[in-house]
Amino acid sequence: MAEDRPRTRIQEKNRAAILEAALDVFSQSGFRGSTLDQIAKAAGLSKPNVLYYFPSKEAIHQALLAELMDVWLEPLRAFTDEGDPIGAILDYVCRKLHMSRKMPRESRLFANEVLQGAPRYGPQITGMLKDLVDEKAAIIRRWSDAGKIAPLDPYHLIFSIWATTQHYADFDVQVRGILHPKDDAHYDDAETFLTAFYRRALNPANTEG
Amino acid sequence: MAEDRPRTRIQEKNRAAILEAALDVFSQSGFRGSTLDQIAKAAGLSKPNVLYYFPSKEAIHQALLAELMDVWLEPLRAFTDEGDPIGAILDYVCRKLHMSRKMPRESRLFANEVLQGAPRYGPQITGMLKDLVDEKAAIIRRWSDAGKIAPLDPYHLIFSIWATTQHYADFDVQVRGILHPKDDAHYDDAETFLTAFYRRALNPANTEG
DNA sequence: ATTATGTTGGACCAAATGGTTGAATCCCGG
DNA sequence: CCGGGATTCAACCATTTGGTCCAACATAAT
Repeated sequence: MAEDRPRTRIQEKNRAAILEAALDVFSQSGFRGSTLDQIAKAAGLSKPNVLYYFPSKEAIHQALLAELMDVWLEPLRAFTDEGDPIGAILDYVCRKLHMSRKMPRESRLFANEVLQGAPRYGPQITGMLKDLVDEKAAIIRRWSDAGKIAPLDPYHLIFSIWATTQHYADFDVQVRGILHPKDDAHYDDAETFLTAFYRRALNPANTEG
Repeated sequence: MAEDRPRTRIQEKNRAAILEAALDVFSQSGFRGSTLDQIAKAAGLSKPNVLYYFPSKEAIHQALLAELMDVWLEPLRAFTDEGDPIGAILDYVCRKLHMSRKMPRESRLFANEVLQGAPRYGPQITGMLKDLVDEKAAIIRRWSDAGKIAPLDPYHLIFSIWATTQHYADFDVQVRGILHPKDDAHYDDAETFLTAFYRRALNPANTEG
């Protein structure tokens, strides 16, 4: 059940190298589209050596997902009802966008997994994620009930934040194909857009026209 | 180069059955995760028979993508500068959402393709898609320049529409895991949310607070 | 009926792939 | 420097998979 932590320096280094390589490969080709040879090569190890550190391809994927789950959900966990409601939501938007910018592979890893029906981590994701989302949605609902933000469905608001921010990582080639940005420049524009966009939509003084 | 249209009734029927089956399989498992056996079985044919109608797995995928491209881009093509600007944008949002609802497999097919770097259709998508988006973005820019809608980057606005609407198809399991909707019920809520959301964000009389 | 053409799938093949074996090599504590 | 555990990988294995062959079968025109 519980993962034994690596003992030696070598184990630590190689486990890390394998997970790093696997993140590259899995995020680019999905689980079934990735091969142990690709991962081994990317990690600079032989295939049997990779399987010396992990019992199977499946296990590598599992370990990756488990290891990244916490960091992936951190922005949502950090979302609290302290301070300015709109500021808190904008902050969450910016954090999520920042994660897409700095961790696009992780975004695509999860996107691949969910796209294909979350066959490997579905229950866990759905279970703990649902609880977390329920909790944060309740906060948002209180804000809109109190008139501090516009009256919008909190669940769909959260979905919209996930969608708009992760889009820049998951559909990277499409975004780049259309904008032809220099490196990451378009992320700054995205932040400007999303900030203005959510500010307008959430401002309780605004109307639907 | 040009695809010969099927000649006989049998060809038409079997080609259609294969493409339908392939849509099921590819959209669920991605290109590399799908096998000819799965497609053949889903189509009710033998594997050699499938390859009698299409020269390769690659060709099936190609044909699917090509066949669906038009219908997939139809809502964006239908987006014109006639009538009420905000109405036109909301209309586009609703059409896209409707497509996610009624054609989730198609959405996931394209999502899979783009997620993995659009290795098979990248150039075409990017080329014609970019032109189309440039054209529609220009329309939106004119509107915001004229003060008819809020001043927001038109490209990122379009991305946000793609992201928020396709999210319901592409991340279906996650959405369902969190909302536990009866069938498609949550799509109605999504439409309510997105309509109000975009109305508020686009209303030029509104401020960012 | 006969012939030519279109359709079908069982058997097969070569390559790719997840995983195993075992012997060689490295590394560290004593 | 020695011994035993940790590490490494060439060779190998079984299965899967994209694709081919070919003989049988259906169909339609003459």
